[in-house]
Amino acid sequence: MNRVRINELLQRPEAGGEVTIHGWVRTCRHSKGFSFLEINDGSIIHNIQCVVDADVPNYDRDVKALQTGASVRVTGRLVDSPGKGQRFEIQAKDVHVYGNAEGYPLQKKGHTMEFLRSIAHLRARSNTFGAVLRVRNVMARAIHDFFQSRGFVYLHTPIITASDCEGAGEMFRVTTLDAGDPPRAEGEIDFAQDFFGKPTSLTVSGQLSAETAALALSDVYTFGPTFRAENSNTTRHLAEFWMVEPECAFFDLDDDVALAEAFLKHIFSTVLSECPDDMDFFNKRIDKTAIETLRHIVESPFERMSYSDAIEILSKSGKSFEFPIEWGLDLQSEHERYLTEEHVKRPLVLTDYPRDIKAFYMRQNDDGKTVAAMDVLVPKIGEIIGGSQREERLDRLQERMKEMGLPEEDYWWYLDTRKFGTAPHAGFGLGFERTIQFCTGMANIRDVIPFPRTPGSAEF
RNA sequence: UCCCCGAUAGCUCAAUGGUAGAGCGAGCGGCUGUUAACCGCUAGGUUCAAGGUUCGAGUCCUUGUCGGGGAGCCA
Repeated sequence: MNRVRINELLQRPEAGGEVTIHGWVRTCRHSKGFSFLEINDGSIIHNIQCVVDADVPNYDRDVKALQTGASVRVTGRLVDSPGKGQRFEIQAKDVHVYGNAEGYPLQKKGHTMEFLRSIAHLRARSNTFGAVLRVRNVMARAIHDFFQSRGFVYLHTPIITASDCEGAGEMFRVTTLDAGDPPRAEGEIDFAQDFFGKPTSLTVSGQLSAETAALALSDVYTFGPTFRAENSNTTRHLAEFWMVEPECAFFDLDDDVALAEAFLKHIFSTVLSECPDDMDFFNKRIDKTAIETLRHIVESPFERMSYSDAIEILSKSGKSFEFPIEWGLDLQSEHERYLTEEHVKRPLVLTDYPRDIKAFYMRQNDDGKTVAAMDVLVPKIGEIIGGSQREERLDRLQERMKEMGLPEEDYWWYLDTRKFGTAPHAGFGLGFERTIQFCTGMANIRDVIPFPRTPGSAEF
């Protein structure tokens, strides 16, 4: 089809020439003798205004009947607009209606995010969600660009896992057994008869697989869907979300922190430079500090602090917190928020947490109390990155697993990587949707993914 | 899972325990440059569900469902 995108039209240096656009009517205003149609094709947040005079052949039958949401093809001359509010407009000479939209639920007036969520199949046609999807796309590309330009290998880790050992998080069971009448052996469900011959679940992390690849290819990253069956009902949790997990061999915690900082800054500066119109929209309508915040972060170094120092700052803060502050206890949301929003007012990297509140695979520090862990905290969202240097010493890893009651036989392949040419290595995980939230200022994580999956909700 | 708040027209909301309304949207008409256009008219309701109190319930009570905010859970 003869088709030009609206973003290309709007970026032309000057008017002139005949053009054909395709898109959806965002709003139309009819006067006696002519109509204004504003058409959007999703290529850019802005609409193009089309002026349709009544001498267009199907004017009375089609054009006057157009409703918001209708799909059209418009051909006409691209001219300078005499009106205010737009540079160019199309003086239409042919309008074809693909489909009208009687009863279309979206209006040109603003809608609540809750309502848009209830029509998630149509909300990409709203300004806000269109902008979210375009920014999401640019961020995904920025992530690949960042790693690819540094020689990282994009690794596809399995979605289905038989490792019951990926973590303490609740997992979604994957099975082909008859849920109503599963085969049993001695009273227990007989997973030997299941598709994989053993219990399987959706992955909660690709990290353990990524470690095996990093210990071969040196630098790898994963970027894929991740699943958590936690009954979490918050603005920051999804049951199905996307996670980025780089893993690097011959890397220590300092390298890991530096990588995380460079990585976030690359994503943010890419969004600023490649999504100016969408970011303007977010800045005007969603979060008046969105652009300023991103600029500030790109330009200033991240604050870095040990867990122990954070505890000291919190206990001397004079703030009254609901949860106690004591060395050895995990930080609560209120503590993280105070540190990043009030104390340093920018992203904060916390390192060297007590080993008893962290995972078995994190490298034990020489003090015998802490591990080489790091969390990147950002204002409003909280934890956006969690990572660590991994324990590469076989004996220390086995010792820690024993203390935590993890059976070695379940991890035989993971332990093999420490037996055969082990190497210091580190990595982290980035919550993709939380990062989109941070860039756009969108308050609810359900509004930065096309079709959110949350407890009790898997619509669309 | 816990605490708090909410559910009324397609959407956003109003209505002292006493006749359910407005704006937008929709339909019809008007208007020769509009910009969330403007002007006039019309249609549009099981007030989330079930039960209860009351002469009378959108309003008060109970339970449930759904949604929102906060917290927890969460590699």
